[in-house]
Amino acid sequence: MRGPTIYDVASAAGVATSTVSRAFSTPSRVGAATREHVLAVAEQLGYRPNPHARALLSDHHSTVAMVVSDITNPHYFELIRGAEMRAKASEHTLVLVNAEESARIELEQIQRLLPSVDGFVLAASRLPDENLAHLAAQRPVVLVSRELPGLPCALLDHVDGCRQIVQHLDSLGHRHLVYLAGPRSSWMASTRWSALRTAADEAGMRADRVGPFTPKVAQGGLAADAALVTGATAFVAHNDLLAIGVVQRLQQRMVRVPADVSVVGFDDIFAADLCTPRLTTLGGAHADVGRAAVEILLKAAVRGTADGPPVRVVLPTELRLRESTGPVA
Amino acid sequence: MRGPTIYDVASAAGVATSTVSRAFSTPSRVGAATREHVLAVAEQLGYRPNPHARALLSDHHSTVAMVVSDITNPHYFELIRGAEMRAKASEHTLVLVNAEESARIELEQIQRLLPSVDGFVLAASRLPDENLAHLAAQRPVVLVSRELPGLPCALLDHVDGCRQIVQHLDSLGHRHLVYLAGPRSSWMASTRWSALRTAADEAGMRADRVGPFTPKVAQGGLAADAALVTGATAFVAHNDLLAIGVVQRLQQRMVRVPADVSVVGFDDIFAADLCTPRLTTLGGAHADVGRAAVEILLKAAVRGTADGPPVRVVLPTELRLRESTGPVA
DNA sequence: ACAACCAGGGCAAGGGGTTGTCAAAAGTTG
DNA sequence: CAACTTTTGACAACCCCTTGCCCTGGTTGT
Repeated sequence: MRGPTIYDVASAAGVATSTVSRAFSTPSRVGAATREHVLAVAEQLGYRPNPHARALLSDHHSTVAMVVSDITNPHYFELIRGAEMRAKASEHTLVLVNAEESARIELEQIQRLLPSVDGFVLAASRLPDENLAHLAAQRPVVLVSRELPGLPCALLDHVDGCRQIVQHLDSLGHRHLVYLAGPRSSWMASTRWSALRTAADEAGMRADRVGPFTPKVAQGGLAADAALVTGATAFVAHNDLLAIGVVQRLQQRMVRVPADVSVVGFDDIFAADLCTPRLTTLGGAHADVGRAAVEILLKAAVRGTADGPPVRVVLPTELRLRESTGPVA
Repeated sequence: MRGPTIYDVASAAGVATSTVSRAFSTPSRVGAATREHVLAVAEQLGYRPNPHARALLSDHHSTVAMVVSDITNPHYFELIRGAEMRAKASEHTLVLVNAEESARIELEQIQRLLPSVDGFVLAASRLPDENLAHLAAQRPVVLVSRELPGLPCALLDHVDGCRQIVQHLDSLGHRHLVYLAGPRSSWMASTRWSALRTAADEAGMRADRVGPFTPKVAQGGLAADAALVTGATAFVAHNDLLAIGVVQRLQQRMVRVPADVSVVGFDDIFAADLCTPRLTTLGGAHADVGRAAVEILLKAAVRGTADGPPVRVVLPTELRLRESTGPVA
């Protein structure tokens, strides 16, 4: 399949190829009448400029890549959706990459795409700081659920969110929580932990941590057992998937939720509102995060790489109170 | 960002650019020693062939597009995941497109990508047959959850699946089912309906249909109410999302599930196993469907468009028995 | 009436690779 | 050692589009 080229249009319209090109990209450099004629001919021929040829010399691709740490996690759906829609709105293509929780794969894929995208949205990147900095020197990069001084990012306000969680638990009479941590290389995991600890300190509440765990349902059993031995009355799981697994294990062990133990998750995935008991979780507009990330990226790709401090979009979180948390016995 | 080119490699290695090119693409046309030397130099320079330049004349892009009717639907996660992994395994990039349940958007996006991908996987395409045929003439196309004579496709065996559903309901004593239909332009919706009807006929069971409905939770209320007036004892919803919405509405109307009414869904999404009551649903290896679809596409892209009849991969389905179905009162 | 301008449009050089053609170098055979 | 066949590698055209530069013909100013 080879569509009509600029040459076909040019000869059909009786002008030079440069005129056709300009009719599209630099309208001011071409007479109004000529321009219209060219456009009409192009339309009639079904001409579409070849993106590769264009990319070849402009290094502009109308494509952004989004790398997610694990596409299996339903939490990313919203993020992906928001990113996809924003990209489409600007007539950009969204390339989706799954890093499978592996820094190596993540880096490999990024290298592969380096010459053919305008920039990267890295969601919960597992890459070490140096790699990120090096990458950012070559292409615009926007971080999601991760921060690095000097790089723009979009994320939910987990510091405030963790405070909400702690306040909620505090008001229910809990004096001891345990954080069921996410992966070691997850920036989000350390952020949540330190925010929880700070908030707990302020409330005079004890905060322990167990883990790290891979944040999947299957790991919930392990996490639940580990958390139980701390004696905490409130379990804060790294995400909803883990929380759901934890609840299942607790039920299996005849520990009542929330009568004996309260459980809180993060992300407010679709299933959090459907499981039993319905899960109290820290939600936020993930789609907006995806949207914002792509937006920042597109802006960065247009103007020169650096002007002013990097953008930092922080969206609010809200604790969705449901049935998995309750007053301490 | 402009990486080293083939020229840099050539001069660094002291050979012609054509030699470098052939060292990569046509090893047999180059001396073993020369080849190794070139490769070493390239590696050392961090050279990566520019995909655009290559695509420009070979019309081969190492990219496949996957169009889904609605990215919001969790059912697609698995499909996307399978497709993404298969594409990656062949060092191809997966471009994700959301058609937002609109044939117009679907077509627009496809046009946009036409010159830059090797082919399309169309999941639950809402496009009319003519469009599909026309598209297939330009690029390899693989259908998912849809069939069209002449085009390859990958799908789950819903005919058998519907038979399983009917047999299951029959064995529970149900004599009257109603299908809560999906969108009018959905091939899957008509397929399921006709398969259900056939199976019901064979079992001497009455089968009604209501709808069409947009297969989302929010539409469940409407669907449930419509289904109730048919007097059927078994509701077969177009997908799990709709089924979940239906169950919620039934509970709200004090109709007990499954004591008063049995509900069956399709897809076996993650949440189906978590909601209350847990949903009986027709499952299948969706990831494998995605994998198969990309695999077919890749093969089709290599050899000439047409040789032999189009591949048709049908994967088995299995009814996941859970709590939303029970014996008729 | 003529110089100075300017808008509109054409020419041609890339941008990074691939590939058909061809000549030089190397190896074979008698 | 001449005549001939195989490798190897170099040249250059081409893929499609963008863009700097130049040329033309028409305006404007004095």
